[in-house]
Amino acid sequence: MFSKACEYGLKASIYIAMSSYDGNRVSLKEIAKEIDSPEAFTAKILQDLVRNKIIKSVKGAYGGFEIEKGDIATIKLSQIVKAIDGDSIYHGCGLGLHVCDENHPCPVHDQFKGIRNQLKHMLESTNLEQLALDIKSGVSFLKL
Amino acid sequence: MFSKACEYGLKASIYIAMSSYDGNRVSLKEIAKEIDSPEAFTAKILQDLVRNKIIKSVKGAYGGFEIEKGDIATIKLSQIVKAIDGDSIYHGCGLGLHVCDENHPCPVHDQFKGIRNQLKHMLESTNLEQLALDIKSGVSFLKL
DNA sequence: ATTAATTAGGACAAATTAGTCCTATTTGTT
DNA sequence: AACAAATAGGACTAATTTGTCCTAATTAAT
Ligand code: FES
Ligand code: FES
Repeated sequence: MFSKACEYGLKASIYIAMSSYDGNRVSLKEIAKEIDSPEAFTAKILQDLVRNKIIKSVKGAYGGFEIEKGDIATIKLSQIVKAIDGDSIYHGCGLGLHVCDENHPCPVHDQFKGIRNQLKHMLESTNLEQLALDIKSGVSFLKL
Repeated sequence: MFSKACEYGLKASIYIAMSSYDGNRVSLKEIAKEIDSPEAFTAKILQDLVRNKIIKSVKGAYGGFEIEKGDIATIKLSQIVKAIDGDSIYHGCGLGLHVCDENHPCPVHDQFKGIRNQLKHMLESTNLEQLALDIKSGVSFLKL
């Protein structure tokens, strides 16, 4: 469904959101440990998210990653997925036709469109705050 | 969503179903041309589907691929996807946790589960005959 | 029997994705 | 100023997926 990079990006973002919610900036090392991801690879992905202005980074000693408190509830999963995997998941054809076109549909177009739209809706209606709070309250988990 | 191999496998199966519906066995060359896929790669995928007894192959001159008429309506997309991509799409975690477990859910588990189930239902309730007939009637297309 | 058409299958090559390593840069602390 | 802790980024390697090529085996037609 999502690339590994995207999975790590989502988990990292949720973890950063959770920490930022409590006012704690977190380091790459801590993030990688808490989401159980390869550190150097995670670094690349976080760089990407920083470039896309989804998260913020602070260099140097006591630096790390954070999300402004006010932004936590406004960042939707769709932004993260789009930044990392692009948006082919939104408009790509399920059978890999060059374009998904209502007027020239592939055999599974009608069935697939519904799923794609549900996924899109899910990603656009879920924000980091909701997920971060679930982690904090022990309802959901980022590893194991 | 699906691997390229799976996309080709689905399209090839639909094309074979359509031909077999009319009693025509088809060659690899014809299939690859009609679904716009790399021939040698498509051959591997068809071998796989033959091994999984989803389609039948006949060697030698005038050989090719076919599906028994009576089977066309019984073959579900889920069988093809399972044969090629495995069934991780059915029970895998959206964020890549080792297992998707109700008792130890990832942050997007609840939202993701719904989409996964809808996809599963779609693949299990769609058979080759339906799709082949749409192609035959010009409602849907396998390439371009 | 020979030939031509065809699938089967192994070995390989190319492209993409995943992941590592090293160095540069930034910045707070001493 | 020196140091230590951190992100940024380039170059590289590894693994996986995608795709090619060649040869063997099979089979119908001649
Ligand atoms: S054309 Fe294939 S999903 Fe729309
Ligand atoms: S645990 Fe992630 S989808 Fe179920």
